[in-house]
Amino acid sequence: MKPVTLKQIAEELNISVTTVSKALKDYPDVSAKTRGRVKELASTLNYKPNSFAVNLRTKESKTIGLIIPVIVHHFFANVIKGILSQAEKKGYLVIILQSNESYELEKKQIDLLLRKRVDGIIISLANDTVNFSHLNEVIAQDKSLIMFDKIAKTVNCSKVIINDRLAAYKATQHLIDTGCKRIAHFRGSLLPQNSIDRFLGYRKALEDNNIPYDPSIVYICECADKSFKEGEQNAIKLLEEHNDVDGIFINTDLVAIGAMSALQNAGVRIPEDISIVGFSNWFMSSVISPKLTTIDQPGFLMGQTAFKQLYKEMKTQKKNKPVKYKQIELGTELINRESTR
Amino acid sequence: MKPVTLKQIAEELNISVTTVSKALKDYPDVSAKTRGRVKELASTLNYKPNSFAVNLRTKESKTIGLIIPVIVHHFFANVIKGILSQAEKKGYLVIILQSNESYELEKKQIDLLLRKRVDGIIISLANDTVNFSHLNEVIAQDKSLIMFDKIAKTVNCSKVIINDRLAAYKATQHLIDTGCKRIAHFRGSLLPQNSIDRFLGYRKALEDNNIPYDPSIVYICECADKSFKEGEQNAIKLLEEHNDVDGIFINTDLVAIGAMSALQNAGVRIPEDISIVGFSNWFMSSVISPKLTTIDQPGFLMGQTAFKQLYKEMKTQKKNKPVKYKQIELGTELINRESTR
DNA sequence: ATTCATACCGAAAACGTTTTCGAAATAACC
DNA sequence: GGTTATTTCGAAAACGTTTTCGGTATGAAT
Repeated sequence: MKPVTLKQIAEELNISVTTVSKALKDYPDVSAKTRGRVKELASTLNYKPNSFAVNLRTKESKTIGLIIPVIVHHFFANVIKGILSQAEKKGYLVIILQSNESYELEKKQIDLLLRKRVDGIIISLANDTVNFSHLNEVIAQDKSLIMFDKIAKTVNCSKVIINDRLAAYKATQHLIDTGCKRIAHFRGSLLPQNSIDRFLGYRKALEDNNIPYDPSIVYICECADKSFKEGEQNAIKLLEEHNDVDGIFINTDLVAIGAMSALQNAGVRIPEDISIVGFSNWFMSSVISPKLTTIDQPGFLMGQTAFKQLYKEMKTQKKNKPVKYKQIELGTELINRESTR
Repeated sequence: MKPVTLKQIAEELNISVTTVSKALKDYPDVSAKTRGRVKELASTLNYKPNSFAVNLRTKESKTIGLIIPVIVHHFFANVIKGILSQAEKKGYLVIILQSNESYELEKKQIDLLLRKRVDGIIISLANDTVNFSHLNEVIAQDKSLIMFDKIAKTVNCSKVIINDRLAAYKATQHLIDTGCKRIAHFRGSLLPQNSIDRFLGYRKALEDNNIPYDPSIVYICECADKSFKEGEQNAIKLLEEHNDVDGIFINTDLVAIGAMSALQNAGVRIPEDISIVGFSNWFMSSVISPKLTTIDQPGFLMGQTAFKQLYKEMKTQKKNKPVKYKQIELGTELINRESTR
């Protein structure tokens, strides 16, 4: 009933706990014979080292924490998959928490992970996170920290992102190249860096093509749980306020799909009357009609990359060597489908 | 730099470690005065109990494991969300692993969690899991175990599921009620219980309506990563082999969407020529055209329920009381949309 | 026979808590 | 003042491992 311990194996074999421990870990100073006996008995008794004790002794748990704004989300789910795939290879377990886009929750969860003494943390920030002291505390405690996608520029740690500005530029340029003259933008919340960068890319593309920037055709959506609805509502509003718009670059696919739905219901033809470009390349975007032109955001790769970087930093941290923080930028690609001309 | 310990607080205050520990946990045998002093110093020093030591002492980690076949999946992502929401309320952390529908991986991951000495495990089985000894080991080690969705009937533990048989019956009956005379079925793999049950519900509905069951119009798909493709391929095959079919009940939405896409490309009108009912109610199903009629599978609720049951069992287990296993059945609902007449 | 090297083993401390149990100090009572 | 309750505290053991350091024992070399 009770789990087997080193002590029990030692007593059974009439040797010391020390020797048993060493035998199991292939120390050179234990004879082949006793090593064999120990390993055999350990396996027949189905011995599993008590990780609580190991953690206490070694001061590490081979566990990391992951905080994500939302789980039910194509991109983030892919990130998780990427992280898990790499973590598994390196023998790490992952504790996942969902911040629900709430700064307060995020703060609590960081504290939870710190109390749990995870070896490192990977995080994508909540939309309304403005204060970063909780993140700095992670760093102050000498824990490795990686931020991805929704990052804070001022926090001193490694980041893995895409070039949101460039991607948005490409998206907008594509609208222009395919004949759009008056292009609206449905942007994300005001705080997140990537939402800002995408907006900036949009504006830069207009500028470079001598198209006047008009703030009245930039709409904001929070992109929380009700993204689809926000897309619908913004589209309806846009139709009422600016019937001359012939292209929209939209911050995320889900909002774009909502917008498309509302536009189609209103008799607007896509892409003939209005072209649409989304962002993220959710699977869904390839099966709706018309298929959505969008920017592919490499979630799986981003997850893998984030863990790899974390792993590297945890290792150098352990050797008390100085770690240098990197900002890793992953490439994006415009997926040209049917919602643009 | 080094984390603060009870010992440090004790020395600073010239009292014993025992008293510090007790003060922080509001033991009655420490005076209000010292309790105050301890708590104050602890908070200014930002003391966080070393969970490794606590775990070792108390033999529990307030952490559970969750094994899921696939993460990038609307239903499972919702389950995760449900589990996390409940776990948070009870102060539990969740380690998530993805079995990738592989029995071998699932076995390894169970072992990992057991070594990690999580307090309990929630699992949805991989498609090709036939041997259940790894699950029985969990039970043998007196750890609480809950299975959901893809369960094994013979394993002696609590389960939370939907009535797949009834849901499939309702779906098929709906096709019959709306005028379908010859109804095909795209089923899941042969092993998983829910795939079997859905098939059984389909057959029973035919039987009750005096429609002959024809195994040649039952197609199998593995429903792993390439579900969409499987749907397309099966649909094309069906068109070639049986052009008299006027309705299909499909094991999961993603396959259904693939099938719809292929059918539409082949000039088949939905629902005029062929009606389709899916299963799960992915969000996607409500935004494609025509909108998919499907069975709503309550993922979030299922996750919540699974954790609640696990929590109950962990508590009674801890008191060395006998736990009685329950099979909890959650209701489902037919969502009538546009892919049926 | 003495020295030295090598191979093998174990005692003990440490990691940071929790909890039992007894001791000391104070208060309360006759 | 002596006895008994009550309050407050601390010593010590325990949880199961890892690792350092020294100690035998054996064999080889002189």
